[in-house]
Amino acid sequence: MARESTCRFAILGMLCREPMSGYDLRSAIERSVGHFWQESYGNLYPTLKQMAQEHLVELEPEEPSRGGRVRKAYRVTEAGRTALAQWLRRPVLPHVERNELLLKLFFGAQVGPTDSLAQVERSRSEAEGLLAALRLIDENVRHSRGDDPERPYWHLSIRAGLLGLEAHLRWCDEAREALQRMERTPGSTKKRKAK
Amino acid sequence: MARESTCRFAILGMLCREPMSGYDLRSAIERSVGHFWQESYGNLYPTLKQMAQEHLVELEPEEPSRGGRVRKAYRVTEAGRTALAQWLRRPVLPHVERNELLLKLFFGAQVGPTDSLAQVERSRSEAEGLLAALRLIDENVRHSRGDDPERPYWHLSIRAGLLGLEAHLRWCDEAREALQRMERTPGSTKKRKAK
DNA sequence: GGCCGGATATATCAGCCTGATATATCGCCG
DNA sequence: CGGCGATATATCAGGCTGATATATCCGGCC
Repeated sequence: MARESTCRFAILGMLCREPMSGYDLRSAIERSVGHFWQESYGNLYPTLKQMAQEHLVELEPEEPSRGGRVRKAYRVTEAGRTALAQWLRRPVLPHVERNELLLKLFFGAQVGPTDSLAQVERSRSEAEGLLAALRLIDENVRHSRGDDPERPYWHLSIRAGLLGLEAHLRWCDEAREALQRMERTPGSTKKRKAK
Repeated sequence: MARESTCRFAILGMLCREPMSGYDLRSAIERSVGHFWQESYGNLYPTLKQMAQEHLVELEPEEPSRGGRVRKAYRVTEAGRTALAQWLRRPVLPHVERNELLLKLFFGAQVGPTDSLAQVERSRSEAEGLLAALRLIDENVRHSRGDDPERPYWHLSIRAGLLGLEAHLRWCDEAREALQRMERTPGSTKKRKAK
């Protein structure tokens, strides 16, 4: 009925690089694409089970060296590789991203600009933190991984993050100014006291 | 267990402006905040029912003028207004937005830059369409609604969209160039033929 | 030796949300 | 009067999150 699980393809893409367990998948995803994609265990484990039934992935033969410790490492099958390749070619279908900050601002019109201003400030400092973190990762990638064929792709995704965050910071500054102007000229916003 | 329904607050915010039915809510949301927030009927109707049970909203007394046509118009209660005001003050909790385009690009490293290039081109022209549409809305808002107290908030949300889309376009251009460079120097990407 | 805490590891579930589907009525135009 | 598009509500499969439960391994510390 609804849209196709994207989690399946995140799994396939990661397993193509190296066979892994569900636990490892989560951290590998976090480490490599964590700034624009994350997966929860509650999504990964059931999806892996399903995909194994559909023969898109399969369990690696268990090495008994690890004692009684349970550990299931998965590996892509040829069918899995094909499914991934097809998905990669399929166009990304457009989707309106929900923006909770903007929604709160919009309804803030009914309350007054002061609370909105606080939201914008919070968002701004959060974005600054993310920006600093991304710049650090960028430096890291630039210096290590001299010959990794994935390197230009890392750089592309980091650039997307940087440009997006910089745009957001610029918007925050605009919004701050506009809201401060509105605070000085009370206008027709009705004030509602906090609980 | 999981996070709080944001739909509830979208409903409350909209009903504070004017009492409405579920159907009207959907179009009012689409018209006013549609470029950063949307709600589906499958979400609205059950949520409205719940909220009525919790006395956050209530049915307006039915006017019998409309014949047998079923129509339920909801109105906010005082409790609803309080709940909205509290939500507006609560900080937006940070969330990593999934970006399917970047995911496809990242895994594109295993396939070659040609398909990635196509994805970037598609995304670019989609963004250009959205940008043109937003600019039109911006013009509209600028000229009509001369004294609407909501006007500066409209402008704020439109500016967020514009800056974001412009940043995305700039990224698309960077990405295009990088991928074209990679196409010319085959490097170590393995090619996989389509099905 | 024994104990604790943090990392490793898998599983399950409530609840939010989307997109699809079903159903029925109303007003208008030809 | 028949068809079509807008109005209107409802339901459901299935994706996904965040919380919770459970158990093991390993290293450090007393």
